Amino acid sequence: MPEDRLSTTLSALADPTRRAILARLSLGEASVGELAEPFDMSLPAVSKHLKVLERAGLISRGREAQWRPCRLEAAPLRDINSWLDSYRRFWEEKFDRLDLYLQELQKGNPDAEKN
Amino acid sequence: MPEDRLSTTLSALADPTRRAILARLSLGEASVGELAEPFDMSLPAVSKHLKVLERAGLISRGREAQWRPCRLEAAPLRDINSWLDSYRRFWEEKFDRLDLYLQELQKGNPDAEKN
DNA sequence: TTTCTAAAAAACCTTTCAGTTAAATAACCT
DNA sequence: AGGTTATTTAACTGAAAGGTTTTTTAGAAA
Repeated sequence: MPEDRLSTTLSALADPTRRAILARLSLGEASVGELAEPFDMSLPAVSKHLKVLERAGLISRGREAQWRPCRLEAAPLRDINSWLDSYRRFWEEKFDRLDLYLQELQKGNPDAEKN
Repeated sequence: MPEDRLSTTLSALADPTRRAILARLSLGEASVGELAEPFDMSLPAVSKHLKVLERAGLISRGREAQWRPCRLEAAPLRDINSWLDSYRRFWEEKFDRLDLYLQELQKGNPDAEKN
């Protein structure tokens, strides 16, 4: 049971429907019906997705007559970004000389000494 | 069935055990046994976690005698980072004047005009 | 060959997840 | 009040997730 914030956020995002909903909300508030419209899916299904996003803090909801407008809340995304920071160096090709050397050795590259 | 890369990656990361494994691997290669050691969990369970990480492209495995050393592969993390880019502006408080204005209006702030 | 160690695969179990349809709420509009 | 619209809740289903124990596989070392 992933009760930690990061797990909750990541698993909320690990669904294409929910990410599409967030993308839509990045353009501005929308009601449940508006959000559901693009999907070939029942309305209760979308409502559940919204509940998951809300529990993850990724959206918040207002009340306006019979509509419950949703809006994007980006704070959890920032947290993911922070978590990613620890790994940024691994994809930014900013490996230092030793790392490169070890990499070449592992490939069995006979020119490894050149580095 | 989340067959898209991003969903696969995010759901692989949505588990604290798997994130801990990645954190360990960010320090260098490790065997399955070494990776399993910190967890109060059977070895096959860890082996399954590794398979999930491997399917997501987050680790790769070599063969060295009877050990199968794992190493971190950061490319999928970079992809998540790219995806996050679309939302960066939402948490970076770099809202432009119009956004601020709309925000204030929504709060019913009577000083909204000042912006 | 036997034996030990590292890891994976198989079979199973329980819980969670994503969807469904049908019923309940809630607020608006006559 | 009665009806329409927007959304949620309830009850159910099938599939996937995450764990277990037991059995195989593969290589090292006797």
